[in-house]
Order: sequence, then C-alpha cells, then structure tokens
Amino acid sequence: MTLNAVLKNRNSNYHHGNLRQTLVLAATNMIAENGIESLSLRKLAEKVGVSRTAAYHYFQDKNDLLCAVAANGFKSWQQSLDQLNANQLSEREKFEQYILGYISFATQNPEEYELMFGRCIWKQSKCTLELQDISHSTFQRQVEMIEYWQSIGLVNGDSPLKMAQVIWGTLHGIAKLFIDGVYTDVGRAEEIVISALPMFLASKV
Amino acid sequence: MTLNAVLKNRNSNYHHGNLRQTLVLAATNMIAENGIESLSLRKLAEKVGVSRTAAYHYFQDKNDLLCAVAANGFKSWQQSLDQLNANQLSEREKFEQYILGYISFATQNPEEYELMFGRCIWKQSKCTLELQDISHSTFQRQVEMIEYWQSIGLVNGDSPLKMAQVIWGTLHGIAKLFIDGVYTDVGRAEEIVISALPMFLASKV
DNA sequence: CCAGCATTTTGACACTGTCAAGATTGGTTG
DNA sequence: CAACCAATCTTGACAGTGTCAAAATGCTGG
Repeated sequence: MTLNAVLKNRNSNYHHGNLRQTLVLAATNMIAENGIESLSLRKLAEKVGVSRTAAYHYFQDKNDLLCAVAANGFKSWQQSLDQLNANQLSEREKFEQYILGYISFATQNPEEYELMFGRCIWKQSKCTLELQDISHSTFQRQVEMIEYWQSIGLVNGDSPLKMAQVIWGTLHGIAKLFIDGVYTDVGRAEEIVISALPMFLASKV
Repeated sequence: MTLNAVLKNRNSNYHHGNLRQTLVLAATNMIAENGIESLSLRKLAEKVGVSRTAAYHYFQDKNDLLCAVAANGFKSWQQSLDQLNANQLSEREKFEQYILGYISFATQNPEEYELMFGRCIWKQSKCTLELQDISHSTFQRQVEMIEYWQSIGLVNGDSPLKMAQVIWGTLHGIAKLFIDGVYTDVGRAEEIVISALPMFLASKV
C-alpha cells in the first residue's frame, strides 16, 4: 500500500492505525525528495497529520526512525539480488549485472543509499538490532557472491575476502563521488564502472 | 602559529586581530576532535572567546566557513603530493606511496577528509570560489599523475581519464567505508588497499 | 458503563543558524 | 590633539530543531 493510500484511508484523527509504518513510508518519501538532512520529525509529523512527538511512541529516536528507513532500503536491495540470481545468466553476465545493478541502485536512490551506507547511521554506533541484522546479512551475502565468482576463476585476486572488499570499495567510491556531488554528471557513473570491470576479471579479454 | 598561541596573544577583547584565521584554525581543531556535525558556530565562538555572530563578518555562512576549512585541507594534501614528487623514487614506488598516502591521509584526518570530499559541501552547490579553485586543481593534478603513470606503461586501462577516475573511486570508497564506520577496524584499511594495488598495475607480478 | 491501557497531544526546554540594530574601537584627518 | 569614520564586534530577536514530562483522548474488556 502506498503512502497516499494510507493517508486517505484515515478516518479518525486519534488512533491512526498503523502509524509506525506510515511514518517510515512518509520519511522514505521525504528523504528521497529533499534529502536526509532536510528531514525533520516535525515536518514529517505534519505531513502524516499527527502531532510533533507522536513518532516517539514507535521510535526511540530520530536515529531509530532513520534506521528503520535504512532497513527497508536493505530489504529492497536484497530483492534486487534475489532477482539477479533468479535470472538464467552466465556467471560472467551475473557479475556484470551485479556491478551495474549496484551503481544504478545507488544513483537512482541516492538518499536511501546514503542512509544505508553513510556516516549518519554508522559513524555513531547507534544501529538498531533490526538494521544490524539485515545489513550484516547483506554484506555477508555480497562477500559470498564475490568469493564464489573468485572460486570459479572469474574474478582475480589472492585473498577472496580482501578482493570482495576492494570491489565493494570501488563500487561504493564511484557511487559516492556521484551521489555526494563531487562528480556532477550522474549519467557517466555507468561508463566509469564499466571501465573498471576488466580490472576485476581474471581473464583479460 | 598554533591555535593556542593565537588565543594567548590576545590582549584586548575587541578587535581580535586575526579573527578569520583563528576561526578557521579553531574550527579545524573542533571538527577533528568531535566531528563535523557537532560543530556549531556558537560553540566555536565561545572557544575563540568572541560573540556568537562575530564570524559573520568574515564568513557569509556556516557553509562558507566550512569551505575555508576544507580549502586548508586541500592545501595540506597538495603539500603531501609535493613531498611525494620531491622524493627520489622509482615511478612504481611513487605510485605505491601515492596510494598508501591517500589512505593514510584519509584515515588520519577523517573529518577533514569528509569535509573535503563529502556531501556536506558538494551536494548543495554552495562552494566558495577559493575552494573551487584549489579542489579542482587538486583533482586535475591527481588525474595527471595517473595519466602519466599510464603513459609510461605502469598503470593499465584503455581510457586514461576513466582509469584515473576508477582508481580515485577505489581509494575514496575504501577510505569512506572506514571513515564512515561501516568498517570499524581502521587499521585494516592499508592492507585492503595494498591488495588492490596489483589490480591497477599493468604488469602482473 | 466504566476502568484501564495504549495511543496521541500540549507544554516546555535547550540548542541551532542567522538577521537587524546597536556598541566599541583604532586609524585618519582637520 | 580631538573628532569623526569605518571596520569590527556584541546584543536582541526569531524561526526551526530534537526531545522530555505531563496531560488528554479514545478503544476494549469486564
């Protein structure tokens, strides 16, 4: 159910029904539109049609709410990974799609990506258990994918774990340079990451 | 002259003398200690011993001040590059030192690095002319270095510019994963970037 | 029908960036 | 030397923020 549908279904002012989910949805929207730093709990509350401190019944903190938004981001990214693995593709193609998919997820949902992988949540070690679980399982999964590609001789490097970290680092770095506005022409992200591809592959074509 | 020296030399309350420089110095210190987001103009003013709005005579904005701090960061990073080029090293060694130096600069001055290359300044296109000049010249210089290493066959890749961007992306990404707290053990940054090195080199050893 | 409970609101506080207007001072000019 | 001026700094004020404590509201089971 979309946010607008939720907001319309509302009949009484008190006892919102599913305020928690509504808040997360609305926050996600507002963050996507205007950026993380311009999200305030008060504007969020006003958009949802509820008083300033209503959110505190479901979230300990503003940080707590942001963690919930981020956790949702990890869910949708994991679904992308599922979809990738469901496809009938050669491992080589899967690897390429993974690389491209990562960059496109990051550039198309820049604010959500920033929340998921940025300092706002991770720097101060105030990370929800829920977020810790899903994020760590995502990290783990990515490492396993790359370790597998390495075990079948597709990807090079001596230490599997370290190579996984290097590849992630590269993707993350390129994504961030665009997301954060250091590079301004987001359209060029894809071609840059494509030119990084042969670097990762064991067989130089 | 260090910040404390400046603060001690102060005799009169009015007419600080070199308030602008003092503010930048103090801001740099406070940011390095407690992070960018916990720097407020009021705490800064109090530390310098001046009223809350005194800074507005030298800086249009808080953002303007941050740009000045970032510009200083670029200056000191450029000096590291100068030092690197002054050394009597083989090009191969210079490349390695560049890679390691980048990571060590980032991990040892995480908050300054965040300011220089992070969203806070670049995302909203409110970048001082001074900062624009020095940052662009730094970016340019890095690209030229890598383009040179590529022209002498040390670094691989087809498009020189894109390879420079990929290498920067990798360094930036690894640095950010540590700086932002996604990876927690900063000591491991160096070994990860070392394992990325052969990826960049044309000659596989 | 009402007591209790989950849910939401109101009031308040400290903190932030920033603007407008006033206060202070050192340097320059008559 | 004195008076003024412009540069420099301060005070007052305002809207906005996250968050706590206490009060208000409405649903639900007895």
